[in-house]
Amino acid sequence: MLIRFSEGLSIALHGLAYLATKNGEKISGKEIAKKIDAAENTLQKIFQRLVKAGVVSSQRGPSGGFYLEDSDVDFLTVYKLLEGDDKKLNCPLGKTSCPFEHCILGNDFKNIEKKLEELLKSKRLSDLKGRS
Amino acid sequence: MLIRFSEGLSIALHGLAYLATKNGEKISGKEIAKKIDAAENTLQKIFQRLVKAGVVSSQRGPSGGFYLEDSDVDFLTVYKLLEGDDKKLNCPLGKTSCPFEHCILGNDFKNIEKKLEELLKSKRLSDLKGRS
DNA sequence: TCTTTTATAGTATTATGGTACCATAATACC
DNA sequence: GGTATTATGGTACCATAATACTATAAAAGA
Ligand code: FES
Ligand code: FES
Repeated sequence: MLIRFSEGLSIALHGLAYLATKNGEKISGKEIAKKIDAAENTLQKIFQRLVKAGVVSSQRGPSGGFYLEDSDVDFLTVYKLLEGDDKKLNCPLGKTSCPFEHCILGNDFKNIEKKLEELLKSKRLSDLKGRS
Repeated sequence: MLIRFSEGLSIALHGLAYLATKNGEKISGKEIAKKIDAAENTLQKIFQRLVKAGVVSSQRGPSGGFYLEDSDVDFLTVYKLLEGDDKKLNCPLGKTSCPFEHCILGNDFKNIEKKLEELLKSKRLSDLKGRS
């Protein structure tokens, strides 16, 4: 694996995917965390952000939990939410300024980047309904 | 940019690329750092690792510095050196275990990953000689 | 009303990568 | 030999992400 996502994004996508298999049922953070083998505390924090962003819904109290209403968000949205956007950068190396006239990774890389973006945009939670 | 490399890898590739344009000339860490706009201390540490790994050569004292001898390493090698290998993982999400039977990112992702690997393997320092 | 279960919120701790600091060793030049 | 310049190495500091802890608010049910 060359491309590695952050722990937070991993938790978000795995957790959301699990919810997607549950068809709107309310699931506690505790159960989600156990199911996807994540740190419970961290998962709660991540899901709070998802709730605020409207990606997932929540209800407190007994038999409460997190659930997907009509939300059918794509993976790219989740990615940007947790990893930030950084539209400014046009190379995985370096920050805003590059010492070279032409990027040493070249256009081949830009194409891969674009492919990945399209892939993440095409994947949606609704694709995962019949999963196990 | 969805794919972002670590600061260390960025420094390594940018620095090596700069050296590659210098055709074997010895360049001090100080100059390299200034040229690629990196923290000097960090660059020294990174280049120490590269020297130990045989990717770059070095000489101490006045008019010493780092230089490329016959080394014509590919980018994938540098990547693995600094970021580690992690052959075990087969998904950018999660660690060794995934709660799902089939990866939620699917084969499309694996293909992108493979493309990136091939790209990094194909890029070599010698490609950069006539650069600016 | 009381108790339990859940999310929410704020803060504290830990781990890690990046950076800085300092002493030492090698080499060149005078 | 002395001095300046460079890499080397160890360690210490800092910022950030990940994780833990503690308290609170909401909802359900008895
Ligand atoms: S922008 Fe510097 S290498 Fe791509
Ligand atoms: S292995 Fe878990 S989502 Fe790919």
